[in-house]
Amino acid sequence: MDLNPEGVKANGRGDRETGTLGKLVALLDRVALADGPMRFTDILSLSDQPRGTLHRQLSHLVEEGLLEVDRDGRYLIGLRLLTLASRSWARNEFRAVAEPHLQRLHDVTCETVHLGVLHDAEVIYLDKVEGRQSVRMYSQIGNASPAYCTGVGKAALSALDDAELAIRIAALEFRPYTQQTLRNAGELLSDISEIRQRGYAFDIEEHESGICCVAAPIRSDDGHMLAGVSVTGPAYRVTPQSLQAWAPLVVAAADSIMMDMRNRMGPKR
Amino acid sequence: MDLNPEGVKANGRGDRETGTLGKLVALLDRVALADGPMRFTDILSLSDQPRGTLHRQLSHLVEEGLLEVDRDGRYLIGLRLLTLASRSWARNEFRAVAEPHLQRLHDVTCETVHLGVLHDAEVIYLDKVEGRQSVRMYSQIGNASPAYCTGVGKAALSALDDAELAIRIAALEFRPYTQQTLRNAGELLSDISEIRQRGYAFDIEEHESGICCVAAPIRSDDGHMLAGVSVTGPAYRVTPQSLQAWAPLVVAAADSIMMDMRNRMGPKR
DNA sequence: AAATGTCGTTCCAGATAATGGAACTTCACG
DNA sequence: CGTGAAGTTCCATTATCTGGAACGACATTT
Repeated sequence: MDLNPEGVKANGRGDRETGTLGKLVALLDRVALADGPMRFTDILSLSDQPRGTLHRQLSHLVEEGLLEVDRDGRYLIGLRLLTLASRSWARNEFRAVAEPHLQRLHDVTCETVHLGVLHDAEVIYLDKVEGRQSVRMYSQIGNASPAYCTGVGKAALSALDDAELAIRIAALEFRPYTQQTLRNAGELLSDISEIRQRGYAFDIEEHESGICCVAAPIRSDDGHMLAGVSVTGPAYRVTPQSLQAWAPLVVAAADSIMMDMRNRMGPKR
Repeated sequence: MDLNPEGVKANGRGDRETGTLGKLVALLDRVALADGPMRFTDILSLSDQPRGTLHRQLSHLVEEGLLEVDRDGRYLIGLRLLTLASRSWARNEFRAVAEPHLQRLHDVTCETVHLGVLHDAEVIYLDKVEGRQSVRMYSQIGNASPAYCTGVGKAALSALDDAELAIRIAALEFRPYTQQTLRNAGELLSDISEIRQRGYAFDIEEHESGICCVAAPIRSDDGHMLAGVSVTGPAYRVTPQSLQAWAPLVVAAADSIMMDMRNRMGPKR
């Protein structure tokens, strides 16, 4: 516990699980990540805590509404989180500023438009505009994906300076989601160098087979927040040519969002 | 700390703020509830904790990504919550089962359809289907409103037995959102008795001026979860007659959702 | 029906982390 | 430069969390 070289783990976030809160949030994460309600024993086998401790921790989370217990005594994520999150989303200034631009981009391209922000080495999708598909409508919002295999993520990474970039890449663990997924830091760096030259990024089935996109970076004026916009579509409908054609539009949208943010926040600092 | 008659507070939830987690969640709530980023001093004046303590608590929340600090050092709700909540939402079985029914109800009525679940004395909106309005699209999802002044809430309350109903109503604090808002337990009980007879509830501008709806209750087969569906529209377009006409459709949708849930979960218990 | 095993819950002395008063930085302003 | 307000760090004290073990509730087997 003196000099811990553990650093940052592979997901790009430092899951120190330190402190009471850290442990509880990690637990919350674990239950959230499961794809269904979990029985006490399931959670017990995943976490390396004694039964008594785990039980009390779960009870506390349930008491606060962060977890819920179904009629079979299984644990699942509680709705209280949805309430908290909806407020975080509704009051997010950046999202609000970007919204009309995303809408416009969608009107022109008729494909799905995403807005995502970079968090360590992950992209969190903040907003999405898509057509009348009715199903899975909200699915993407709030979703966190590795930055290295998404258009928005790579675009955002490209806006970092080399030092910062190196730090974040060092924390990565490259997992091959598809045939096209970048496989190591070298491939990522070379792609990022291209992205910097062009000003926009492509994702050709790197994260999900059959899905490709073109994305542009958004820098906040103080350089502290990085984000990206993308236009995404199915490979059978979206050709490299159309992606290429959309690129300037995406870049323009990203720039407009930057300008609007600057004007909104400008007077300060 | 022996016999505490504090019971349940006016919001219908028991905000005991007990234990480390309880205090932190209360803090989180406080920041979430504010309508903008909060400075350290603002939070300090609201919470009755010493500066040192508060500062450490905030730091922990920031470390876990539950809060964020903007460039001016002000605190706001973090995006990590969005990530956690999105999973809870995407994997919510009830929501998934209800979705097609909501869609169908929208197709017929061409007005906004809501799905909400009852939590203590609040309704949390789980899903929403609406037309091409593009703006404020997701705003309602996750939102928590008092049960006594929303259609979905009153419908859900009406499905409780008298004993349970009395308990929840006792915890209420009636706040007049509009001219039409029910003003006390008596008015609510009499409305609920009507709702029980008809099988559906109305909300005629009781929560928000110019907004009215018709709603029907959904009971889970084990009677443990209560929810409701509603069709909502602006008063200038939606007449009492149209609400009346939609009522059987809303009730039918609610019943279908109940049936689907029963079939899905049936084999057990 | 008794025996066995699994699963979940409760308890309490000991380890650990939270507490809060005070001292210490910044920083803005006159 | 002095003054005050806002924010941060420190550390002995104290409240809280920890985890082994014992207990209760079922289900399954013999």
